[in-house]
Amino acid sequence: MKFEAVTIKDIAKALGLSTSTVSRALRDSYEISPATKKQVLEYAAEINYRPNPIALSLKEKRSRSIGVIVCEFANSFFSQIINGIESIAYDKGYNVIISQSHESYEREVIDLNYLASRSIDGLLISVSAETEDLSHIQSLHDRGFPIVFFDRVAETILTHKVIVDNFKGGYDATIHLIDSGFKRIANLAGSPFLSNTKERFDGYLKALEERGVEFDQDLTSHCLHGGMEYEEVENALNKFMHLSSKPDAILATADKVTTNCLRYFKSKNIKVPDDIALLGFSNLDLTDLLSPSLSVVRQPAFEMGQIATELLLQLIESKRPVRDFEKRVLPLQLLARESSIKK
Amino acid sequence: MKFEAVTIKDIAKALGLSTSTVSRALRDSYEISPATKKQVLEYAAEINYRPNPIALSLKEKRSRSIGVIVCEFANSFFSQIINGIESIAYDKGYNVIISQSHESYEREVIDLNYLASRSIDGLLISVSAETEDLSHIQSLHDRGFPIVFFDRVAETILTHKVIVDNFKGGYDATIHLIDSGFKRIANLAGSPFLSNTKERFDGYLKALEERGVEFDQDLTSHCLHGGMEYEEVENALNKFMHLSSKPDAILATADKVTTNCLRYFKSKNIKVPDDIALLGFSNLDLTDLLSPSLSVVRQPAFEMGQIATELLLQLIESKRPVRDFEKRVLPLQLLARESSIKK
DNA sequence: TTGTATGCGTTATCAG
DNA sequence: CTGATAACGCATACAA
Repeated sequence: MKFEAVTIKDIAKALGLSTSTVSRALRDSYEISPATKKQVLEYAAEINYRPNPIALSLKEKRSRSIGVIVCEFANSFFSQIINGIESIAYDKGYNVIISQSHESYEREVIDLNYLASRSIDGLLISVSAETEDLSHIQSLHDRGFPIVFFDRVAETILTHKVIVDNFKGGYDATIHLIDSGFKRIANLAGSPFLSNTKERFDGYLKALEERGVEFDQDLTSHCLHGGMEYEEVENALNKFMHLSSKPDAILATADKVTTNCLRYFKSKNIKVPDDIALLGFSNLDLTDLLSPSLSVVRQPAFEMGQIATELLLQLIESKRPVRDFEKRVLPLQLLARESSIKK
Repeated sequence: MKFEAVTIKDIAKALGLSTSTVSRALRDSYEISPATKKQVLEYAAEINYRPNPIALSLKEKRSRSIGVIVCEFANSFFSQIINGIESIAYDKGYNVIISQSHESYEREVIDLNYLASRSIDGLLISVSAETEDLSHIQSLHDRGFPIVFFDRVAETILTHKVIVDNFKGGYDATIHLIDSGFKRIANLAGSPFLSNTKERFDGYLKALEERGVEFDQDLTSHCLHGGMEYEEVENALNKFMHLSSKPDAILATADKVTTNCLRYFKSKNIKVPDDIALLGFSNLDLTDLLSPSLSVVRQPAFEMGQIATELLLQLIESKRPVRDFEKRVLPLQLLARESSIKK
């Protein structure tokens, strides 16, 4: 009782034709007589014939599917991106295979090897928070494999990148807090390995400088795993809250950091925004519900997925040389709510 | 500058060997001399050879990957299940290909066809809320393809199923509400096509009966899309709230329904649990944050994914005949909080 | 208009 | 110990 698929050969045998005739009839080739075509198509439909894409891939050296690696698709930001990716890919007849790195470098390497070992035509990747060594991606790129980065990019690898304006995001958020009357703004950031983190931080610094607010090293902390682990956020916030001169606002520059901040405040019974203001990067649908007074920096995730996919398909279909790669920078959206207006 | 993979042939040519020798050396066959082995392995490592899984699949008629179809992986419940699936699958050397139906019957059929034709060795599926006609799955099953259902199962298709004890979940939740002093308990359910829904509802009925609480048809409503669309929930709740005799508690028997209930109450400024009690099915990590006083029915998602995968791999590797299929029923967990204790 | 032969990358089955 | 050949399912150049 094993599952046996029906092949062109079966059709050929049943109809007393050759496999090539059947193949051509199925592809509606002009060289086949209408009568034969009809016969073949009808029989194929009857026995529910489906071409074997594995055989096709082997022959055509392409699978019409693209691989995606993200840290975690339970994360709203990434699931929105994936929806964007799928919207374009399906439209163009490509399938999408998704892997999660769970922010683990090791897992990322495994995923990459599986995907890249030729079952996919190209790769969309947002590197894990842990990833420092990029040689696994670099070597693939060196061999001419189409890769597009999104959100978390590897600056040193020269291919298309789709990112948000992280600098401006950090800058705008900080300016907003300062102009709302906050003076001691702590910066709680994600993984130190990600360029995103650095750029957002630079925006923060620039804003402080521009408004003449003194920078305090004690008001800065990183979360190695991008805030995935609650303890990272807890430790950082504990540090802040025990300073002799506590912060009056927190800028959380990564999605997971933001929700874990809320969790911390809830558990410590610290009220946002009464006891402390919080402005966080987040793409969670539920931020309104979580804390209606939380100001939020939101990223154009769906659009990001779409653009990255378009670029990748261009690479795959070689409508462009790989060399003149692009860096698309999308704007972020600051949704200010009462939280960050000092009374 | 096209991406060209290195094959066994390349190695053979470079080393002046035959492809079969190289193949055997790579697989560490006993018939190959240590010297040749060493030579081949070293060269393979040097040029970073990776076997082409497409060719392997074609030859072996198996891909060592399994397909998964869920409605939405942004949904915590399903992402937890997928983590359970991956934990087992990776362990046993299988890869996992995930598709989302977005609760659309049409999308489910497309996904199914893609996966099945892409030579996955087996399928794990939780049917979409919209799915009524099961013939696409039935025909695959009829042809002997290994399928295991989880969570949302098709009763008529005779294969392994992994579910939770929905009846008991509905029953326990209702009993808890009644025993906490609530009298008019509305039941807001998910898709009417899912057996889950019916079972949870039956549990609700049974509890009412057992405690001698009268059943009121007006206190019952369904969400066709499983609560995915906010409007469905909104309409249902509007109906409830405009009854001459309003409910004093709501039992939300689907994840999305639960969060959309919270959204509704927030938007209408109705306080839980002061104005109305809410007890919901939910696997969201953030339920505590969303509403710390919300009692919750939680499903053992990770475990469910693991069990389903184990059963599927047994089917695939034919350690069991397909006929004596199992129905594994896992217990649900009721996390009661202050919400559902009437003052 | 249809059939035959070949190759995609790999391994298994024969021969040597 | 190693090499040649066939086969997996399909499409296509070439023959007929």
